[in-house]
Amino acid sequence: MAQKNRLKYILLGLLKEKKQTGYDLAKSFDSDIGEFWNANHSQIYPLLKRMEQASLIDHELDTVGEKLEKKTYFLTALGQQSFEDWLKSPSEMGGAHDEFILKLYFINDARSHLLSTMISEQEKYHNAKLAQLQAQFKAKFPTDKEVQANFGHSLVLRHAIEREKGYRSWLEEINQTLEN
Amino acid sequence: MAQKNRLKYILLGLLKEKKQTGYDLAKSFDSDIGEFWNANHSQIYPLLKRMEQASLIDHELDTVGEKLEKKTYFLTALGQQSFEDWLKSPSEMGGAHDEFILKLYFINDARSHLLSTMISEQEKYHNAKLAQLQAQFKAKFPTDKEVQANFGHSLVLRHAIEREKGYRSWLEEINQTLEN
DNA sequence: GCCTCCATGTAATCCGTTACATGATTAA
DNA sequence: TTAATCATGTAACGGATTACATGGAGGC
Repeated sequence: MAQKNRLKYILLGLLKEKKQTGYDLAKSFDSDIGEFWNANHSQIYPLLKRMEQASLIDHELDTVGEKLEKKTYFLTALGQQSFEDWLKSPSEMGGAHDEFILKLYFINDARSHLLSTMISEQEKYHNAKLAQLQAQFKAKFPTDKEVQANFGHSLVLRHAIEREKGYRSWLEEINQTLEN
Repeated sequence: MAQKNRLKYILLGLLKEKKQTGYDLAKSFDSDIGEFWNANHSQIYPLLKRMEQASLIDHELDTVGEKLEKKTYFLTALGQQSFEDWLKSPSEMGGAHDEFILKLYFINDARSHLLSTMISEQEKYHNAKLAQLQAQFKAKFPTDKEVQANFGHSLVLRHAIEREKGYRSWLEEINQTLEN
């Protein structure tokens, strides 16, 4: 039914790194993770409540100054498990948001045994995608005549091809880093 | 008012190129434009109805075989105008879906006077973005020690940097094509 | 005293996906 | 005849944005 609820896993991942408030979580989308995902506090607060009801997280109440209360959330064992399971599951490809990159963000140990599987999964996908796009370009724009007739369309296809090339070389770079 | 309703403009753009049915429109997301946007028929049919009510499009009824009726949609003058206005408006940056690329897809004349403005708008944005990301990388990962401590995070940032570099060189490539 | 930031929430609305539902046409 | 494709819709639900709403803390 509908979407994947990746935000849930992002929040779990962020809370796994350190316990924090909904306000803190909302802020991380302004920097860091904001490069790949977005979420507002109006989406985060209700979700935290639902996650707590599902026993994925729990909170403690801290008081700032005289009256101001804040809820500092942290993972439960179930939340921890749920997050690990998500990391291990195959990533959805090509969606608007890149799930692989999202997972990568949370793998902070270069020696994680998850990496090689995830990366070869991605290489396979992006190599196939690149080949498919290049074939498509050749089929649709065999000569400059076709390019001139559908200029924008050709640029957009070329952009997709460059995107895949960039993705591939980035993956290769990671492999090289890992081999050392 | 939630999102931007870019799908409306995509449909207008596709219908401007040639009049077609909702079924045809839905199919274009499987190839071509599917690289950058997605939409199902269950989203398209109701939207076409709303667009017709708003006098952006109109349809004629064609009959296939004995009984099967299909609605072939086409732009009205208002729809044409609405589409042109969207093309001319500044593109939203950085969202999950790239609005500039979307617009480009519909600019099939390499001599369009819209191109230079749009491209320099993009260059400005992506240059600034790249500089910002590089500064961020230097601040967060000054030495290999920090990279090792937050490996995934560093890769994700590097990916964003590579993405911007790729974007920039693609834009430069377009400029060179245009100068000839 | 005032402004910015911290902190938490709800409501309305729209966007997008999946599933349900139906029936005609065409080619193997 | 039967499977794939053409063709059009609705319903349910979840995800995401914008706006509304409130109030404390801390610095100048």
